[in-house]
Amino acid sequence: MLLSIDFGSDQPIYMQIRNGIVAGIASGQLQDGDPLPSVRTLGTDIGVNLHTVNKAYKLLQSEGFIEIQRSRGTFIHAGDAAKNAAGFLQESGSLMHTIISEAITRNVDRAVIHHMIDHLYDELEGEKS
Amino acid sequence: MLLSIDFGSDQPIYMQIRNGIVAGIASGQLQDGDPLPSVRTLGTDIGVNLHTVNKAYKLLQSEGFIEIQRSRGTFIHAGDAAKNAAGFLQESGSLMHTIISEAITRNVDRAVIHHMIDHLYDELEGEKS
DNA sequence: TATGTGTTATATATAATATATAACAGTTAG
DNA sequence: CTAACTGTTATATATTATATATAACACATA
Repeated sequence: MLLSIDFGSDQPIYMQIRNGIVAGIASGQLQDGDPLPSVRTLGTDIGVNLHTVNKAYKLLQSEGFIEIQRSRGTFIHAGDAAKNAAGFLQESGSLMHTIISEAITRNVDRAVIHHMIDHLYDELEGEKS
Repeated sequence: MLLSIDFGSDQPIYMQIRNGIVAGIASGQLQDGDPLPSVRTLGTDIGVNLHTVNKAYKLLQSEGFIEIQRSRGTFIHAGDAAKNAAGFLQESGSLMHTIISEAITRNVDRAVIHHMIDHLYDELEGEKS
């Protein structure tokens, strides 16, 4: 299963859905043109209301990852995602600042973080055919 | 000023306070034994309720960054922070997974992320005397 | 025509966040 | 000893975010 929801997580369900689909695109499991389950189908599958799925889809659409076609369905359309790289770098830079601050206070060497980054890139990109 | 609050941020105020103090510790601006403002003083300074400051202090205490002495005050005590490095790496690894997923979909090369990491380490550690 | 899309509307419930006010108990400086 | 300052506790209120529930709508398609 592509998506697994942790109902006890501090992270909202619609965000877990969003992140799972982005990870699917990054790893190549989801490619341009691929259809996503309908909001009702996915909602039933993972035990969540259709509006929660819809919220995730709307977010993904606004971020340039998918295309929603009313009455037809929802499809991966990540070709334009790269155009928003600037905005992503700004947001992730702010997140990273918080993470690195804490890393320093916990005596975590930068090499550990670099290794983590490489491992994640390899793990995700490695799944591409 | 060490702390500046963005009231329009999606990030909770008590988290902004927490992150600001962790960044202060990382950069060396706050060192072991240094007193923090009282919950009332800091609250008044940044235009926030004392309970919001107290929530941030309680969180920082639970994370091993500060020591709260009832009736006496609150002080930096980050010596034990390194003991929680394992928990930090697990949490940050999950966050990083989300970030790197999006980076790949936006065609952001890993070198850009590595550079960002180094820049943050240099910026924060560079302020230490 | 029937089914399946996303969409909109309305209502409800819960939890997180933040403020407000007051009082308490212990410390400390005068 | 007193006054001022700590963090703490209690209570109440307000707002927002999250999530669900139910129903209906408009459009596409087999």
